Amino acid sequence: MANDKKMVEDITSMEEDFAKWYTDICKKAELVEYTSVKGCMVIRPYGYAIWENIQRILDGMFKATGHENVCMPMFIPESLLQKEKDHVEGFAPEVAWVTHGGSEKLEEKLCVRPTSETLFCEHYANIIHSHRDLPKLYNQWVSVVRWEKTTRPFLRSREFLWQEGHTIHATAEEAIIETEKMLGVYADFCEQYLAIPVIKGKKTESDKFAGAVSTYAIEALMHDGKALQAGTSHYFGDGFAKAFGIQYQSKENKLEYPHQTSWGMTTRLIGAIIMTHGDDNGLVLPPAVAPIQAVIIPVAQHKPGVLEKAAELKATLENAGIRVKVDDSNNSAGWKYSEYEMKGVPVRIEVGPRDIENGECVLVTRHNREKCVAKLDTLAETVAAKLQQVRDGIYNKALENRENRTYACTTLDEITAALTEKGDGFIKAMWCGSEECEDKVKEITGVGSRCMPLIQEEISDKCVCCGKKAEHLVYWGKAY
RNA sequence: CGGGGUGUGGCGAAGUUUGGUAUCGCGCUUGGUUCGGGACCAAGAGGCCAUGGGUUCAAGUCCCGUCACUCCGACCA
Repeated sequence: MANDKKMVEDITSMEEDFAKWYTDICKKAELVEYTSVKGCMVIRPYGYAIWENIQRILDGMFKATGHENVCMPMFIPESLLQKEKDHVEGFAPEVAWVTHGGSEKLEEKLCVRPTSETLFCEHYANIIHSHRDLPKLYNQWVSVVRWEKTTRPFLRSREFLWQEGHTIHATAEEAIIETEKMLGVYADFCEQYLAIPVIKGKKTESDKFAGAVSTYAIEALMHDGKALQAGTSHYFGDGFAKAFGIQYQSKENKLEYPHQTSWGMTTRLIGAIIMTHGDDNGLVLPPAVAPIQAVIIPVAQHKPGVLEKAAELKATLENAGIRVKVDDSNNSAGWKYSEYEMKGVPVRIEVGPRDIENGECVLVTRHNREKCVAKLDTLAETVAAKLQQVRDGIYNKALENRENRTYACTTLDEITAALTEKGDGFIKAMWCGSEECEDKVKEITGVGSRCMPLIQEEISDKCVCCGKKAEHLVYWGKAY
């Protein structure tokens, strides 16, 4: 059997139309369904289970770094949103407003949170008085609303699920350390659990979060060569504290402004998983977040002993902590193979009368379609090892794609040539630091600045655009 | 928000040019036979053709509006 044969005919191939391929997967793998409100989608059980796994792991990482969960309200009064000037300017164009309660017009209209900095600030102003009240390391898992003009499942919806961490510290140093620490947590999460390689970097001035002193991000490269911001971490300095009147008394008995951070990751990660690991047969899920890690397909299940053996194997694997499902539906074995490939289940176990007789089964890993025969009495160990191999395999494949699509350039012509000849990807190029050059690069080559990587290299001493002295290495790319 | 495309049972389409009883494939239901890469037979269920107006004896089809989805730009997690 040819390994590259496409078996699920109703998914558009990536090569043919990447955008269509993406939406096909979202629908066919039963991740989402549209609703009658533009940009608002139903996250179906299989998609939501992925999110629950992301939540569980990330939440554990937050707790391990000393954070507590809280829950702020969904509504922000207009006057509160307006307290920090840059912040309101950044978000005003995309907020949804509540103007009525029942049939009565509200005294002051309320915005549905696009992000909750203002609510946290109002709260901090109430509860922080002394240096002993600091730091506060808070996080919340909620949904937010941004009235986007064009929408796509997971990548850009009008309401989306996320976590937003909000911390407040006595000193700038502490807040900066927090900002960097959480960026590191995000990067580890993406690489270890989602098997998505990311670039850690700092955003340019023009690309900063509204109201931040500095914004950091992790950037991932999708299969089609477009960049996706997978998480952000912001350092606010004391700007919000000043705008909201948050002050504490220091040990020296002086009134001081505290320093803040915020950081977030969203259901967009599911989009990142799809576009990093998926292929023409459907989704490929990283084992850590796969709702089903191994699916058992009983072959000739009407024959005596087959279903019993499948149930027994399921119990064994579950005891070993593996998420497993037996599909004993009346569909043919071939149908089931395709179905779970489309749904991205990392490991498939085929077990039929012949195997049982031999004390074996057939194991197939989704990402490379490799088949092998495994002994039933050591199945749990074998599957656990396979799951690790899948994680490593898809990580390396994604890393290879990124490396093949990362082009170091020293002139604008080189950028254009690289993009035309080799296709979309990351451009590594030096930059003088002026917004003018940043805009010009985008205008002429079509790629925008993604981030200034924390690990800087000097591939030239001149700005790729104006030729003056270069200040930073920048990753550029087309973005989702 | 600018430019294009598409809306017909759950999904994918034909029918629209030239107005005249709503079609096909897949899926779904029931029963039976199958089962190692999307099985087969039989019998069924399901649609005021996105939506609001208009023209007409008659509108899925013609005219005007609206909405949604989608792609390409600008903006964004």
